[in-house]
Amino acid sequence: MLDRKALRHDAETIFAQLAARGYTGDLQTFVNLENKRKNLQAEVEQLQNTRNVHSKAIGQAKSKGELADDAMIAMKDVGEQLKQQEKALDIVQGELETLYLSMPNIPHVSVPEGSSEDENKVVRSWGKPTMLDFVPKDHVALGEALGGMDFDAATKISGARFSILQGPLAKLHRVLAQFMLDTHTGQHGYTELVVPYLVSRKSLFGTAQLPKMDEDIFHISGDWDLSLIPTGEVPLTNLYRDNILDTADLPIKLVAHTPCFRSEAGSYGKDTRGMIRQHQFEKVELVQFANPEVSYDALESLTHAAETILQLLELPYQVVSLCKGDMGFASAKTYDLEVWLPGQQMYREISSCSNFESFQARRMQIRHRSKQEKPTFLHTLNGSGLAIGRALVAVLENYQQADGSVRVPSVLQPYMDSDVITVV
RNA sequence: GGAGAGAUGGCUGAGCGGUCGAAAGCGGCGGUCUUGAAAACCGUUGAGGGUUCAUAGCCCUCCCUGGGUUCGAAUCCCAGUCUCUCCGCCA
Repeated sequence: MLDRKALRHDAETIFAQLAARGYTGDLQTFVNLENKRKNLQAEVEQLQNTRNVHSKAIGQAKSKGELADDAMIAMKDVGEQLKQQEKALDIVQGELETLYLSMPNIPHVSVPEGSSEDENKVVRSWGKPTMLDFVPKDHVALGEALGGMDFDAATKISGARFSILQGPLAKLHRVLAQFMLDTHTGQHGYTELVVPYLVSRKSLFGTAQLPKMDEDIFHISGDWDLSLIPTGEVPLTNLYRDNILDTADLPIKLVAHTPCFRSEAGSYGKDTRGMIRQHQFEKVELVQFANPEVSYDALESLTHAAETILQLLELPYQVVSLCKGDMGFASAKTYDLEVWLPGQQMYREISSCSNFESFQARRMQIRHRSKQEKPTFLHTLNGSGLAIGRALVAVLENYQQADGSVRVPSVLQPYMDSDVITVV
């Protein structure tokens, strides 16, 4: 949610900034609604003031034992008027609220112009695309040949877009998560949490998954107002909802390994093969609560933390700054990390790191304060560090050998107790 | 599933329908004392909104949420949400 005061003061500029990222809302509609609100609110507050003043006078008269019948009769009328005007104000406030909730975040000045992913900018790359002296297989072919990846059985159990891992591949999956958690807690100063995977609608509103992404979320049925988390960001960021944190305690850095559930409603026919896009996947999520003054430094450090994992795994990748038109609704700036996949001969997203500035904090009422200063909204950030299923895909495809076996990245060897994965 | 208790400021916790935005304590901040610190003492300290150049005034709202009663509600009534305790069931 944007800052209402700022919007009112300079609606024209902000609407232009939003238009640059594809927002189509109408400035005049907003201005008209705000004027209506302003007038109604002034009337209501005037009536409330009248009521307060007279009620107080009645109270004082009564305590002296005087009669105040005339005043009481006159106030009855004020009460009726007030009720009507309050109702009218409520309606306008509701319309405004809906409008505010539908407005995306303002892109940071450093975000590239552009309307689609074609205009995203590569800001740096690490490593060279893996060159193999044989025709590389993709992870599906590798997995099935190795005998530890089964899509048909998963379809039998649950349907499309699920998978089953077995044996060494299941272990590799587990080990990747553990390696990531160990690195972020041990080297990057993140605190590890285990969090709920079912969350309330209020939490989904807080991080702005709702109302926009409703159809992408699995809401559980029955007498429960709960949904499966589409990302660990939701429980982690909502942890401090309605809190006022001490500025001295910032930044607060959290990490959690969670499953994620997405209906992928808008992506029929996209990435239907393999583990790239599933209804259920796991992710190690990084979240930071940052002082607004340094939140862009925090974005760099969070992105670097995620990159570290790829570097330690020796996986080639590039960092992409998403253009205005391709960023998520709540983000002010986003870097995607894209890992090289020899099986697809292209870079694919494996992490997305964003600074939401105060957009989420305002929805969740997360503030910070130092000493006697007024509480102000802090900045929230998050990023995947990394998506585990996709990391597994990247390891398989980049470490494959001509005979179909897969070498184990050296940092994972202590976890795996072996240096190669071969046919079972 | 059965029975009961509760929800008040950063926290703990009082609060006869009318100077209650709310006692007290803790914490925070400022000060006195001290070589320094602690202790003690004194003072100060809720949030949001409207109007405004203003973090100046003035005004409004907020005691879980939503309704209701009333001239007037933290206080009374109704509905809901959440939390806690005990019993049962259970990973």
